[in-house]
Amino acid sequence: MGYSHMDSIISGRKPQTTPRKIASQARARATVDALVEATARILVRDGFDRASTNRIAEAAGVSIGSLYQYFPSKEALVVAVIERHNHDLMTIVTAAFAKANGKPLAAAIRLLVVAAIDAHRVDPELHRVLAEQTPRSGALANIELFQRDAHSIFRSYLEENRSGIRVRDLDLAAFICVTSIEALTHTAVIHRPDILVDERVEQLVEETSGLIAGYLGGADRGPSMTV
Amino acid sequence: MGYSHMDSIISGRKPQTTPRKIASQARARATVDALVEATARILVRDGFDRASTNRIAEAAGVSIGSLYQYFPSKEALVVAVIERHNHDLMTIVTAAFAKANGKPLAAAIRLLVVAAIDAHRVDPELHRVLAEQTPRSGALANIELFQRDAHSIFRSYLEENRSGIRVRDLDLAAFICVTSIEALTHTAVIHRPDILVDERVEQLVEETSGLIAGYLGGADRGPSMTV
Amino acid sequence: MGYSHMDSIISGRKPQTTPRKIASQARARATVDALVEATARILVRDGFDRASTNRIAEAAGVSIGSLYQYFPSKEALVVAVIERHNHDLMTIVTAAFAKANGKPLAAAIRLLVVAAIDAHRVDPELHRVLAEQTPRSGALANIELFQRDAHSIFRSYLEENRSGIRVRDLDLAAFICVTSIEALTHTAVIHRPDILVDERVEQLVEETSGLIAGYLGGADRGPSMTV
Amino acid sequence: MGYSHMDSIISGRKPQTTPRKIASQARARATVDALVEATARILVRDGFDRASTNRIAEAAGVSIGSLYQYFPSKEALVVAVIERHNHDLMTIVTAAFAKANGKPLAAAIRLLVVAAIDAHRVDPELHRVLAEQTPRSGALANIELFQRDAHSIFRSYLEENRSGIRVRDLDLAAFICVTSIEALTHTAVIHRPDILVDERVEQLVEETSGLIAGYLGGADRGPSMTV
DNA sequence: CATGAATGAGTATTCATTCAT
DNA sequence: GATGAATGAATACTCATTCAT
Repeated sequence: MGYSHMDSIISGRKPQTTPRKIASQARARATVDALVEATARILVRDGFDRASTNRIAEAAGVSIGSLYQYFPSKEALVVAVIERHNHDLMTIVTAAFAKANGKPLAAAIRLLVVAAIDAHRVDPELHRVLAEQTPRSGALANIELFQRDAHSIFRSYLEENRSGIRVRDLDLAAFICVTSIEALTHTAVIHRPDILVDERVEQLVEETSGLIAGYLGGADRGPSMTV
Repeated sequence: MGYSHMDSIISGRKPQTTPRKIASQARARATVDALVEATARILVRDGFDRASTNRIAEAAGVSIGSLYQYFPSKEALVVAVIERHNHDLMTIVTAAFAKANGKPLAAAIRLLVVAAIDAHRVDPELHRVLAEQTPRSGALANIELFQRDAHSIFRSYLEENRSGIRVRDLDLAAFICVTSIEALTHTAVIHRPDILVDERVEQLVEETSGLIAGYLGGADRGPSMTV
Repeated sequence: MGYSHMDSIISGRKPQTTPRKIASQARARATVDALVEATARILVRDGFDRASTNRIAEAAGVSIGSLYQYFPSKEALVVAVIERHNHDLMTIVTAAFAKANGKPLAAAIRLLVVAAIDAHRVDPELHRVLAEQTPRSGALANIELFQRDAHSIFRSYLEENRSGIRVRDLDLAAFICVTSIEALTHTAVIHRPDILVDERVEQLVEETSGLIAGYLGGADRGPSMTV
Repeated sequence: MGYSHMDSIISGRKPQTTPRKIASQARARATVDALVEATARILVRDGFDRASTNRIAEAAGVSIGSLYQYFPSKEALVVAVIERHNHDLMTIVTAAFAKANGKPLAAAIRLLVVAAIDAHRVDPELHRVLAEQTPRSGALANIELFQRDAHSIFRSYLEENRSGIRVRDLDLAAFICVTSIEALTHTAVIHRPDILVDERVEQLVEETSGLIAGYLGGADRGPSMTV
């Protein structure tokens, strides 16, 4: 845990116990952290296109040579940022699921919606850049990884709470719910700051929760989709 | 008609993305069309980052000089593609709204959801590139314009059909509906081709329509969001 | 006279007397004038580097094709501007020489110095661009032509007024006088606007005239300077 | 000494013409020197307009990337050449002033005139390109800096030798003298090679010195400019 | 291990000039 | 003659990446 997403990056180094190695490991980790942090900061400040590796190295107080010692490419740097950001989001979301478990459907959904909004508020500027300016291809598709993770967690939740749920195709249901919640909270945070003003946030939460809860447990939508 | 998407191009709106010359002669108009089409093709084939103006000119069978005779920047070219694409989508969506008018809520929603899927299927590869790889900033933010347009049309629809609708804040309702429908159809088309296989498409339409119809006209969600 | 420098440009057309030809000749002349004037204007407004032939044609209200009908190259346009400007300067300078003839040396010199300042004030912005931004090479060296012309006129003057003059090598003397007067008035107009304020102009004229008159007719420059 | 002309380069003075990096390592310094030297050489060989950054880099035996590592623009390169050239000229001129101090006026002036000619002969081809082909604007105006420097040094000289001088307005006098000497030597070197042939050089020195000495100390030009 | 000097393919864009209509 | 669409060589400049020290 902690920086588990980093393991794969520094991988190649075998765990040694000699003090000196530990010391240098700590130093390496600090360098890596500084680079990831600098990348995030530059990404927000300058945008993806103007975020050059040289600029990132400079902002991290590290030489360009060292940057390439730890990250094989610019893409790897951005992937690390994405992974860290996803990790942060997942922390919030999984906590919400834990808290939701056992609660009645409506209350549970509500918790998840609030968590979704909270998650999007963690570092909205970074989130926006990652979502809007970072070309998604190859390894960079990872932003979608969050969605996949969220999807499978949500599906598990549905399975465990099958009783209160009317929908049969749990996979499709998870898709519908996760996609909607994500889109609504994302769009609100990124494009509709007016909706997030104190009083209105509550309204957004109510409506979104209503949308999902109505869909999942909708009292009388009849046998099969009697819309 | 015909090149009506060009209207917005010809009308001088934004400083750096406004075409330089109005293509009055037939030859010039052909050149402009070839450039926009080539841009779309290259965007799909090579991705946004590798779509250089030289490559686009070459693909259009036009000299780089001619490209800059009509488009002051690479961005202007992409804006033209976006506008053309948005125009194509809006054609489908507005037609659906026209057809939906007067119909009962459930049927109307269904029409709109089907239209949303159809719209996303117009040129999915281009849509994906525009959505995922094209940095949204400055004039390029126009991709969101489609959402705004869709939002206001939907809001009008809600006003005219207030009777069957339970929700009070029409603006928020429009936001919820448009955002959800867009996200669900978009994500399905872009990331879940498995969902779009013949039999399952029908299911997606049902579920999505149910989500929205349940939200808007939901029989008994109680006085105020008694979820 | 008038636009005699233009003859060489329109050359190739034989003088015809048929009204229609006269009419079209007049039109051609108007076009040529418009182009030369537009070039001067653009040169001042945008500087030499940003003065493109297309911009010049546009400013002249003439198509780029027509521009090349009358001027074989961008350089030819600038040469025409230089020639016109030189012509304007020479008009002032020759008038001054005419007026100076017969006057005593001191008074004559004074007239010439005043004329030099007046000449530099004809179109100082254009003069500056021509002097500072226009690369002098090939046909563009013509700016120096003015100096040559001035030199030979001045030499003639010295010959006709040999009596009051102490200097023997008239050629060298002409060089010294013309170069000094030109440099002093030019530099003052271009770089020292503070010197040209009303009261100080008079002082500049006095000092410059004194410099030249002292040199040419200097009573007793003593042994060491006895050239 | 050695690279003292670099001082002004290293000190960050103007926004766009200031070098990017301080060349600390020996290799880097060699690169910077090679670039400045190559720029001068290319300027002379090809002229300002045809001196492209790629050509300069090639001539310096350095990659275009390295060029931009040290100089943020083509202009910066030319500014460096100008500064180096000015430095070279000032070395000669200040030495002459040092030698002139204490000497009687006529002899002192003579030394300065000779120094002016020498200075113009340092690298006449470069001097010509800098003076004639290099557009003077923005940071490139620095060529005039030399004149300013020369002006203030000369003014100081006049102050210290007030006794032998008839002129009252020292500022104006310095302007007259510096401008004349500069113009005469410059024009002779650049446009009148015939004047600089052995025997005639002496004559040019005499006449120029006479012009200036007569002006400054002219025996009897009466109380105030009785010309 | 760290440094930072060096690289060079690649990019967007301009502009003098030509020539079919 | 006039037009203006088309050309394409040329330019300044960036940036991910390598490698000698």
